[in-house]
Amino acid sequence: MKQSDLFFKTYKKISEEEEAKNSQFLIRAGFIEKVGAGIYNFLPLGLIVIEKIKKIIREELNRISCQEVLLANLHPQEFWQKSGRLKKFDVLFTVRGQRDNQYVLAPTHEEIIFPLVKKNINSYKDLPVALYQINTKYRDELRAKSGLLRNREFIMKDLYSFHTDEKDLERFKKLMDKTYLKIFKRCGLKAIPTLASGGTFSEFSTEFQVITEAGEDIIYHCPNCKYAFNKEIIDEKNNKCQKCFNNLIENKSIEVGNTFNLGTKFSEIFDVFYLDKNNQKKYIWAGCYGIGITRLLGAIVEVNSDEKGIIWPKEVSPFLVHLIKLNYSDSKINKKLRLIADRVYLTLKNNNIEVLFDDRENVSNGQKFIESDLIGLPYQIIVGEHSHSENLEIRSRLIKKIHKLKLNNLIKWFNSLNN
RNA sequence: CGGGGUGUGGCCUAACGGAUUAAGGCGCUUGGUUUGGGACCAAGAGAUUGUGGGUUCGAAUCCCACCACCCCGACCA
Repeated sequence: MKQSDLFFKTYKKISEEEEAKNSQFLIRAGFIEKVGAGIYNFLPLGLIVIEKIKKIIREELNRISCQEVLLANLHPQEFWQKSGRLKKFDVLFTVRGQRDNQYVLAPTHEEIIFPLVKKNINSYKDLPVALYQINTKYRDELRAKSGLLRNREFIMKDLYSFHTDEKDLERFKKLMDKTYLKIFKRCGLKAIPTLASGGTFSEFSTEFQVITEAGEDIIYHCPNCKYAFNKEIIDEKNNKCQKCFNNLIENKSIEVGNTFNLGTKFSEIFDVFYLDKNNQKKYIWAGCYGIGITRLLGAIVEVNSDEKGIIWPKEVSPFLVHLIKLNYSDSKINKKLRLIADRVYLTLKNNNIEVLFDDRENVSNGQKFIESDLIGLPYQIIVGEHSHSENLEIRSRLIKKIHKLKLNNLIKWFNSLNN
């Protein structure tokens, strides 16, 4: 992608009201734009990151035989009346249609997927099954805050699994927990599985918490045996690990995902059952598993940045390389450098290395450097007076190093990074 | 939802009852000089000061209502 074609603008200054680091950097670097409290537009750069996160999630979920669907977001109100959550769920957005029909804007999808599963599953032979979607959620938070961490409209991956019995559900939940750790790791995050309250559905759930000062949650975790739990589930102050009796560490953290055992609660409400081998009617056991994708994006930026800007983890970076051609008044030098930069650009592109090419003329070199650091791609290749095709300068804030390379060796060098 | 605060060109700010035609910086347009860390000079374009009402000879400025946004708390399947 040539930067001269990219729809984006960086900002030196944005409102002091925008306090959260994640939205500050993402707005300043031209990834997102704020529409209202807890409502954001995703610009080309931001959307690329979102799509990369989705890709990772899809790869890992499809690998364990989960199937993707896309569920309705406009829910006829009777579905919510039936589940009893119309009154209980206090962040519901509701809309009225032209003929006075009432809808709920989806804050979650149990009310939709359980009726769907009822129609399609009749026998123990149909189970287990795991369906997921990546979709927008609406929650009328009284206080949206912290940039992308707590929004009124946000993108979420929600997965629902259906089983013949609790044992199979537990088996699957463990598999999901493992898969979640893989997903977060690929996103550049260290997530801690944390025992938490199960809300109204079950006694406990597993939350995946990323430690950062920007977080709203408080967790206690053991540095020795990795046992961790959310502050919400402890009654009395207890500083010792219940497993190995080490001192627990207290940290603020962001919940980027969770896994729940729903039991048969919704199956009973929506009468979702199957026939077992003995022709007996049994309620289906279900689990639900969420990852807040836009929140995850916020968490990635909170954790991966320095004073200059974002430092993207490789797999979710909008591009791997920022190719920067510097400008000079001497048109001869300028022309020569442009030729070199074009060659580097094509070489990278032809070898499937994702590159953003800052080809802009009439932009000062200082501005190019500062904007590049703000955007924060893992590698910068600088084509300037001191660097030419036999002496390319490669920088990385990710590994804090400067390399000098010949164009001929460039692809080999990048390929060696993956090993 | 309780408490506190803020709304001024696209963005960030100043002016806080009368100094002029609402000022400056960023960004934008045109021309010129620059270019290894958000360059400089010159000339431009761009605002019914969140909305509605009120007080006053006079309101961006004071008062009321509404709306929006921010912070603290509560809430958070």
